[in-house]
This record gives sequence, C-alpha cells and structure tokens, in this order.
Amino acid sequence: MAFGMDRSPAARTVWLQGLKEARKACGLSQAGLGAKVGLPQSHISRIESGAVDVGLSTLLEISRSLGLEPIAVPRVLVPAVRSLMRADSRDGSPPPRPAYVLDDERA
Amino acid sequence: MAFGMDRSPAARTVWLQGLKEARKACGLSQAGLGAKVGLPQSHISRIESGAVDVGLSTLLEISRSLGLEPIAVPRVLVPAVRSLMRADSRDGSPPPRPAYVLDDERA
DNA sequence: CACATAGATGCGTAAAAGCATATATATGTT
DNA sequence: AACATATATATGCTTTTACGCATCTATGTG
Repeated sequence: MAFGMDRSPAARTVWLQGLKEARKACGLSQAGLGAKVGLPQSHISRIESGAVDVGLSTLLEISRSLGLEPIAVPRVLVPAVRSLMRADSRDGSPPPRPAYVLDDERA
Repeated sequence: MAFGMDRSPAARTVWLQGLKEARKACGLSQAGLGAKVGLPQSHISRIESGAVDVGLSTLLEISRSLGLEPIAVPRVLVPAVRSLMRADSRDGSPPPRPAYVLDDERA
C-alpha cells in the first residue's frame, strides 16, 4: 500500500530517546545542555518530548555537544556498528564522560 | 569566546552532500527520491543545496529510503566506524545498490 | 514556607514544508 | 541549424511549524 512514510513523533522517538539518555549520562539538565549549545531549555524540552521535529543543524549541535557524531551507516553495517558501540561501553569507563569541558568545547 | 555554535548551511553541507551522493548512487533523481518518501522534489532540492535546515523526520525518511541509517556514534568510535564503511565499499559490489525496490520499500 | 533546580506551556516570529511554475540540460526529428 | 519532447533541478508564493522569550508547574531541600 505504500503509505507515505511516517512523519509522526513516534518515528523519531527512538532517536530522541537516545539523545536524552546521552544528556543524562553527561549529567546535564535540559537547561545545561541548552546553555552548551546556545538553545533555550524550552526547545530542548519540546525536542526530547517529540513535540517538534528538530532540524538537522540543531540535531548536530546537540549530538556533538554530547560527544556523539551522527553518521549515515549503510543498513547492512548497522549491526556491526551497534556491536562496536556495545563493546566500547563495556571497557570500564563509567558513562562516556562528555569531556572535561573547556568552556566552549567546539567539537 | 564561545560563539554560539554554527547553525549555518555550511555546518550541515557535508551531511547533505553525503545524502546527495547516496541518492545518485541509487540512480535516483530528486523527483524519484521525493516520490519514494512522499516529498515534493522542490524540497529535496532545497535540502540538498543547504537552503533549508531539514527536520529529523524528513532526514530519517530520506536516509532510510537510500539504504542508510543515521546513528549517533561516540566520537572516539567514529574512525573505527568510518574504516568499517570504507572496507565494506571495497567488497566487489559496485555502488550499494539501494535494493531491488519493492514499490514502497519500508525499511 | 522560602528557595532552589528541572521540566513544561503560551505565544510571537522566522523559517521549513508544500504547491505551482520556471529554468536548465539533454535527446531526437525535420 | 531551429524546434519539439523529455527529464532534472531551481524559484516564487502560501501554509505550517520550529525556534526563542517569558512564564508556569512540578519536585525537591533547608
């Protein structure tokens, strides 16, 4: 039937959920994260709740400020990449300590 | 100095460039891609040119229809993932043949 | 209670998404 | 060559929505 591919909040929830967890793993509040990337806390709230469809630029800023880089991975490689990520989170270091924040940590 | 982190077109260009190449590798026109994901060709044009800041939902739809899955990878693992992707694109199969399109290829 | 700190909500504005149309850029025909 | 035809990308304009500011509602804690 080819129904025009989901643009509902649920479609992006899994992604947003990941970012939210990453934020908490960094010990950041919505306001804290907002301050880091120059966004109002209100917007972070709406993004995480799926109320708005966040733009790519904002998504990149948020992800990177949490030590994450969004990469378009070929579908066949997704399992390999996920496995790589699981292995890494078992190395002994607690959560991925976002870095020892040098004021504006560019990357 | 902490200048409020780039939200300019240039900041997302590299990402968009990748999508554009993926589209061409799939032998799709902007209109063809638009039809697949239920978006007007005009919008694909503006997205690829960086004229607009594409939303996450749309980005996911486009990426997935091209056989790509956007994943937030911890920065330390980015080189490993990229290396994995390079290795895969050397396996003998020409471009990543988007799949043998079953009308609406959900995934 | 007062005073934090964390997240949500109303509203105005700038910008993304959508529709129609215009501009390439080929390829073919007389 | 000029003309048609087809396909690929860009642009003007309208509607919808992301983003930003202020405010409000939790949920603590002394």
